[in-house]
Order: sequence, then structure tokens, then C-alpha cells
Amino acid sequence: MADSKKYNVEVRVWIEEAEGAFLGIGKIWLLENIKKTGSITNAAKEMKMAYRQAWQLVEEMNQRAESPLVEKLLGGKGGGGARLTDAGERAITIFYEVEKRIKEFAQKETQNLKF
Amino acid sequence: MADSKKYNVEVRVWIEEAEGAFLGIGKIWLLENIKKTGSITNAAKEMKMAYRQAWQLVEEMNQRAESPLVEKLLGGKGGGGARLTDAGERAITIFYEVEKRIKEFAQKETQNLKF
DNA sequence: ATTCAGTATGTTTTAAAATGAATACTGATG
DNA sequence: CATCAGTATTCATTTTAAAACATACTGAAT
Repeated sequence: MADSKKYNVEVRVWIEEAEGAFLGIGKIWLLENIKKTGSITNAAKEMKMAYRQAWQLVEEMNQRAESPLVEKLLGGKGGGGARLTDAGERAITIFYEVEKRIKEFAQKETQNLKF
Repeated sequence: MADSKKYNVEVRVWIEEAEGAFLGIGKIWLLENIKKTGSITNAAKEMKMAYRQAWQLVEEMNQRAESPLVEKLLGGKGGGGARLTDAGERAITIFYEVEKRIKEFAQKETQNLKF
């Protein structure tokens, strides 16, 4: 006899640091888009997010990381831009690894929920 | 050489059903307070949440569960009240079990994060 | 020294969500 | 059959967060 409704577990993962939330999926998407587009402005457009907001997220990340995740280039040809540091690249990789392991575990451990 | 900053993983767990989010820690707290106080009104006060909001959460839960988690008593002595059904009691237990296992796994699997 | 596109920052608008207030309903009990 | 406290529901108000707007600032290139 099958249950009439299906339930499954969802999991949201993020990294905390002393001052609070440091890195979640939203900031990861932003990092990816900065990498892809070469600037905060274009990354923000891509994500349909206000530049101001994107810029603030970058500030937060950079200040809370041991070393900045995003390098910002001011002025010059093309007005400048932004690109990921090695730490930024690593952050993406690490985050997805951690997230994947936790989500897989969550699925595996929670079959046949009933409410 | 110790790292200058400590990072750790945080995890938010909730149960989804076809129509969307079904049961997270907020609704669990509400269930616990209904159990403790015997009414939605008093549970809401306890949590400093508007009665309206608490009532809506209860409705949502009851409709999305296979059988209601909260039994509401209308009128009568004391005006009525609300209490958990067996399904409601079980929901609390199951949720915390699932949450605990996932959080423990998350901690265990993520020592020494560096950013 | 002017241009140019992106960064940096403050201010204002808008939109969404939560709250609060108000009102009717319910039914056991005296 | 009036009372009473909690449920049920609508509507106006407040709070909050997000987005939009506006305006300097930067520095390589021409």
C-alpha cells in the first residue's frame, strides 16, 4: 500500500564565521558569475540583482575570509572589473563538495517519511 | 600553526511536499508550544508571534499532512483550544531525529574549513 | 585633460511581509 | 440564554527588506 503523499527532506547549507553567515549558495552563484563575466556589474545583471547588493555581498565575503575571494580592479581600461582570487576559486569547489556530501547523506537517510 | 579564523558548517533542514515547504523548525516550535499551552493563542504569545500567523501555519500543516497534526477545539469551556494529534507528536520526534542525524554528519564531515 | 566603464556610496522608492485591530463564530457551562 | 475564552477571518497599519536612482571616484588609454 503506497502512501498517498510523498515527503522529502530539503537541506540548505552555508558556512558560518564568528560574525555570522559567511558563504551560502547565493554568494557562490555571485562568485561564479563574477568569474564568468569579469565584473560585479555584469554578474549582477546576469543574476537580475541590484549592483549595490552584489557589491555588498562581495565586501562581506572579502572581509570575512582570511584572504579576499574577489579581487577588484579600479579604473583603467574598461573602467576596471573584478575577478576571483585563488581563494575564491577554492571557495566554490569546497562549498559544492561539502554541500553535495551533506545533501546526498540527507537523501539516503530519509526514505519513506510519513506525516 | 592554527588558522586565524574558524569556519563551520550550518545546516537548515525542512520537509517538502508536492505543494512546497511543509515542515521546518519554525512550525516544529509552534507545535511544541501548542502542546505546552493548549491553544494557538497562547502558543503564539509564547513565541511573540501574531495569532493570525500561527493560525495560518497550523492550517498549512494540517492540510499538507496526510492527517492533521493539530486538533482544534471550537467553543465550549474556555472557548476551546488546540492540541496535538498522535501524528503531530510523531512529527516532532521524526523531525528532530532527521535534523540531528544530518547536523551531526555535517559537523563530522567538515573539520578544518579554510577560506 | 577628456573619455569611459566599472567601482564605491548615499538616498529614495517600492514592494512584500508581519503585525495589530476589529468582528463574528462556536459550544460547554452556569 | 448569557457568559466566556479561544477559534476564524477581514482589513488597515507598520515594519522590513529589496530594488531603483543618483552621484562621486578611479585610472588606463587616447
